[in-house]
Amino acid sequence: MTYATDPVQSDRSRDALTAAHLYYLQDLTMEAIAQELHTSRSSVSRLLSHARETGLVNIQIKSPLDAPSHLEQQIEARFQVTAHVVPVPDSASDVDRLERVALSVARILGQYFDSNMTMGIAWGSTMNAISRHVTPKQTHNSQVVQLNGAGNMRTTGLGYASEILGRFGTAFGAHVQQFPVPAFFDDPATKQALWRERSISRLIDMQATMDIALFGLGSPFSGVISRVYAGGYLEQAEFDALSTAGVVGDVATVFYRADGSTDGITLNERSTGPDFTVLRRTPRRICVVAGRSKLASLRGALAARLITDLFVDESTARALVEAP
Amino acid sequence: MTYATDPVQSDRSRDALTAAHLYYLQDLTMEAIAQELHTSRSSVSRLLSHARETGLVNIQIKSPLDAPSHLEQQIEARFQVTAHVVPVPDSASDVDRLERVALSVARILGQYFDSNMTMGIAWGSTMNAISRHVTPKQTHNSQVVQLNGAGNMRTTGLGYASEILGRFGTAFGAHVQQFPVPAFFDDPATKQALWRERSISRLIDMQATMDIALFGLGSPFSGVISRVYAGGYLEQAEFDALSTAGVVGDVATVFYRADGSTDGITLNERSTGPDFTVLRRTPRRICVVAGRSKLASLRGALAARLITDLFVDESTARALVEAP
DNA sequence: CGGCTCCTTGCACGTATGTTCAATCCGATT
DNA sequence: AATCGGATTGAACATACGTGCAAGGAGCCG
Repeated sequence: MTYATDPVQSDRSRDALTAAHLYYLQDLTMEAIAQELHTSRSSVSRLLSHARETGLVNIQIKSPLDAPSHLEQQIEARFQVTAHVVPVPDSASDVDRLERVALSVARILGQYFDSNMTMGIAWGSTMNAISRHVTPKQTHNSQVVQLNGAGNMRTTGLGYASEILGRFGTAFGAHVQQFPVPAFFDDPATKQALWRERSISRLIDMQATMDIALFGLGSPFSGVISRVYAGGYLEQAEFDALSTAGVVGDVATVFYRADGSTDGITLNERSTGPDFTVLRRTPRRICVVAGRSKLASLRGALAARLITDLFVDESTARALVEAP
Repeated sequence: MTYATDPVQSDRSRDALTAAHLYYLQDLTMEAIAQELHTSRSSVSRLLSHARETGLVNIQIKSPLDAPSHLEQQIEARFQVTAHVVPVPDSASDVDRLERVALSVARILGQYFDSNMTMGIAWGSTMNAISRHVTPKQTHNSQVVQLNGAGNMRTTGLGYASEILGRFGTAFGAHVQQFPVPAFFDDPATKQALWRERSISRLIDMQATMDIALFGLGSPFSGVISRVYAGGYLEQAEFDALSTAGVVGDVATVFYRADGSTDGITLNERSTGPDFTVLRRTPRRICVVAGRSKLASLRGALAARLITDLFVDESTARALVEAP
């Protein structure tokens, strides 16, 4: 092996690969694998972890297509979205709920994203949780593009959002396209102007032609406050305006009402997220929701037809299919 | 759940599915899953086994495409086939070797076979070993068709071959097409006649249009005697004739020489396996080889261009790429 | 209704696996 | 050459897991 392909991790990865072969395809015990590889059992355990973490081993669960759960069928019938209900015990806390849904999504994501694709991603606590667990999958010529700005009066937002972006990017070996603008402009005219800049319009174009959008939901007026409202992005006056306008939630800092409408919500004109008419052209729009506090927001997003694929925890799913 | 889809195993499979979710997608411990499912940890362990065995959980190893092993690259370069080298320690016995290669193939097979496809399969010790381990995968409207007859002077062969066929069939939920003829006719004319029968020609047509062929190799003149030669299929005189004709192996009881040629091997006119010119039209032709005793036979099969995908144990692979 | 078998369950045990820790190796820096 | 920090290793320990077994059910005859 004097001319290995990747001098750095080639050895380790090659061992991990054979170990995975022996373990998952031939049912050998780690002890036995250790002997074949002339190393200790602990090292084999570590090799296998490594293999799983780097996406060398791919474990997927396949609903034998005939059997989406009862809940999933109901959701699909009523809202025309593909539903994935994540089993979570009713007793779980909201943080648990988020963590577990995020973990599931992170593991499945690779089945949707592939080479030559562009994925738009939002930011926020949901996206953050997912990003911390994405299972890597090597792709070529693919892009990860930020959907909305993350700056505010305190920071440029480049740290937080780009950390999330970056994790997706490295997991998929994709180019990362950051969106270096605030979440909301002070003056709509600035947005208009900037949108005409070639550097920015390039990004807007990518968003318009992306293959997948991945986002959580904001829910301004319910128990757990989304990052957008806690992080100093909005002033009290703006917040109140949303309230009087009847807003129930947002996707990438673009707001909507319970019936999915957005007309007359002036804040949207200053927001940097993609307009819903644009977003709706994206073939696959994956929405991740955890916790019943986001129920109203979810109903709105469904009404707005923003979602094609929904990941949701079990009890929220149950609540969703109960009377309006 | 009053109107479950499959009343029989619906409950068990549904539990197995959630258990798999919780275990593989959320990294819960079996103990924790047991609590959520209100059962004992042992039952969860069994549920998960069930999930794996029934193909509900799909574990696959992905060469990060850039890194096929050195050996695999060499084989691909020299013989224009996709190679899968199965790691097996050099110290392993030939039965071990076969068993381990077969296990690997059985686990991977589902990645090649899908709905609306037809797979032709041979019989013999290799195929038998594979059949005993195939991981199920549900498909629709797919067919498994026997490539060559299995009858001989002692039995109709329906038992042994159909057992193998059956295992593939049930694993994939495919229709099984048996081939109720002897391995070799006594008189070539009988074969010609029978081939014109509609019941048989229907089968021949299916073979001609199959999407995948799966077969092992026979090697008449080397250490381990293949089933064809041990099972009473050939008389001593026929065996000698093969020897003088320079035969080194067979695929589905059709024989070839070291250079891949078949002309003038009269036994082939009485054989029931598919003619190589027909076989070569099959888009994917998967050959499984274990043990260096099949090396000559493998070289011949490669020369005859019978193989598009090769599964082979490591040490045989090494021997293959060494001088002619 | 009883007795029969076959299947499923939870317990208990032994084995397999994950993880911590101290020792060691390696490469970089001085 | 010497020293340092970080990464890797195997031993030991603590868990987690698979499986034989006896007990309990569910169906099926007699």
